[in-house]
Amino acid sequence: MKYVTIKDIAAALGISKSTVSRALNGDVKNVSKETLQKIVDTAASMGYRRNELAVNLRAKSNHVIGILVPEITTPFAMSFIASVQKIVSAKGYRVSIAFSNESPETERMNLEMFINSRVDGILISTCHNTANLSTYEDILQRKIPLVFFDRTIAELPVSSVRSNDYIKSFFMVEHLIMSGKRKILHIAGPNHIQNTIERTRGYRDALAKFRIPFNPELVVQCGVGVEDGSAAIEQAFQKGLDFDAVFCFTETQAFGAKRCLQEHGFAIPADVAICCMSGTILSTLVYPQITAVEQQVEEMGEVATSLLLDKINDFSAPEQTIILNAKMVIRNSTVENPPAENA
Amino acid sequence: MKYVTIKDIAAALGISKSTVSRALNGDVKNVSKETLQKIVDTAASMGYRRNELAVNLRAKSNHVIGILVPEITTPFAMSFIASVQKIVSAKGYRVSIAFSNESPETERMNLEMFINSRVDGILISTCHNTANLSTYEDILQRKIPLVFFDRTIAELPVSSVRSNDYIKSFFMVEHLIMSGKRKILHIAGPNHIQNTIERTRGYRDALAKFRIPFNPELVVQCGVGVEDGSAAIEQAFQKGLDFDAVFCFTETQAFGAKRCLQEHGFAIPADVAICCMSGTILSTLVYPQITAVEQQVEEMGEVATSLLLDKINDFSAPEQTIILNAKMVIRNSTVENPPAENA
DNA sequence: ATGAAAGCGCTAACAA
DNA sequence: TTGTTAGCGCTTTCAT
Repeated sequence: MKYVTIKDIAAALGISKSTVSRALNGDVKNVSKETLQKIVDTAASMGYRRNELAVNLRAKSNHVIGILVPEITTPFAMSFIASVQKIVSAKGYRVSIAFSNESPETERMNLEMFINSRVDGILISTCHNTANLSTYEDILQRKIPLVFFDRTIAELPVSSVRSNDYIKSFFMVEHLIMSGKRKILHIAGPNHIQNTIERTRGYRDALAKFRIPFNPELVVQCGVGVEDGSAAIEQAFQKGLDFDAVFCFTETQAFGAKRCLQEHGFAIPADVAICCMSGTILSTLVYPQITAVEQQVEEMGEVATSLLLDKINDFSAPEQTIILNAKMVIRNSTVENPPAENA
Repeated sequence: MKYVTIKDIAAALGISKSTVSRALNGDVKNVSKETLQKIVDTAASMGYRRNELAVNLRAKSNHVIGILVPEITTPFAMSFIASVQKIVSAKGYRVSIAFSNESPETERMNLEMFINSRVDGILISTCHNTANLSTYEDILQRKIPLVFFDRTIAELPVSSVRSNDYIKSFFMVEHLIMSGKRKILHIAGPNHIQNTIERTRGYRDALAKFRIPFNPELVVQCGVGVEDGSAAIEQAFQKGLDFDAVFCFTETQAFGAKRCLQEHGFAIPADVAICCMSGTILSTLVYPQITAVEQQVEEMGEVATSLLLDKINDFSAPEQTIILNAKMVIRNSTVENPPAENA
């Protein structure tokens, strides 16, 4: 027999299912010491394994947290997942991971899978600003706890946690300018990602602070992948644009940009500096050529998880928007107090 | 109401649950066209979502593949998971991810969680050679399909897929020697990991081929983490060991070794070269200072998954041990034919 | 302290 | 074509 059930144990001992169930759940008050011991022993010897499926069906809960991310290959996603996993596993939840692969349809499919499998809560970093609004609404109507992280949607009255894109972006560009760069190419994200706007605003305001005229030609909007970053640089060369630095929307774009620039024989950062947001501890360690703002991913994971667990415990918990802004690291220099927001 | 059930739909339409169930499963043969349409429509308008929990309890299957890895922060683990996820999600399975964190107890706990939640199959990269043998046996007795990958256990007659550690290791060390290094420090893995033995054998044989005497002092056995790698180097300095290259067991050790060496003012790879196995595409791209053998992670994921799916379809499918040996990449030079195994 | 019975939501014989 | 019934494995009143 593949799995033994409480029924089997009950039969073996000539007692009722209920008593077995109680004993196995450590109900000391309602089972005599001897029977309890007897049950626990035979359960062990028969190789009993509680069927979570049945428990969950009854409890109408899966003890699973769904995490939905646009991609899984960057250290950012990994660290976030690891951070969440660490916390919730201690509370008896498992995590189920899905990728949208930057496609709203895939995102929706996976969300529906989450709903169908009755996850207890969902953490999501969206791939599109508007495409799946109705699905989010659906989730909320079903009272499934939902928390957005990193790529959030401002219009939605839902708990979310993200970093201050504007100020970090501003600071990155300021950093480039202060290291002598003036012609900064900005590889921006697509319009359907909220963060794009804030980061581009940071870019513009930093230029303004140093009275560098804004040149729209130096802003290239494209996808967020490695190839997009590479193509953006290639395209800049085709157009004959002159630039001494590149400010990318994503890490992945930065990888592509770096690759393309190096193929063209540029030294980094001597000839062209590259910088990006979403730099994790790992990537700052790892890509010394690319200047990056360290995201406090672990903290983001902790905050998002705590928000979610709150909602799981009490769905009427207030919706909160938390913007992480505490600490930024550029290369090896730690900056505790980011520059003021007023340009 | 949070979720509507087939019972609700049946009641709303004044028909029986079974018909609703049939219709919702697209049983065209046994439901009239009109009722089917009617049912599908009201299901949609009522916001019906199939309760997988119930379906799974009945089907005694979760449609979940459990993946258990020692850690999740390296690109290796990530790419593997992503590769598996891509394949199985197309077949209607989800993946559930757990980490052993290099601890046998955690590994066992997570395996039991997998058993309890009735996963359809398990992919595991072990953290210890012998510690959990009884748990693996248990899983096999329960006829839960199990496939080992990367960190496999030779003694167990269970399907597994790994790369040829010996030959890759041999090749890496040969590569170091041919680039002029002679005093090669080997940061080995712990004895309880199978792969350690093969890799160290490759190290010794490569030395032998070039008639470089084997110096046991130059082999440091330690854990597989970043800090272990760093500590190993530190310790080598303390001992006053002289070395011009470091051959690490894991990528993570290599990161630590690199950090420590750089803190001591060494240029890499000019002063001291570092190389490691388990280098993924990403890490070779990313750590140009560290020479690495590219693992064909994606292929490993594909092979392991296919082995597992075979077992899921037919548990009596033959156990296979597959050793990936096709292609190795060092930096940017591709070597299609690794050197012969005879030293 | 223990047992009987109902039910979580769904599917699949078997009947009609 | 549709309905009735039983049951997946478990928990939990309600009796005893």
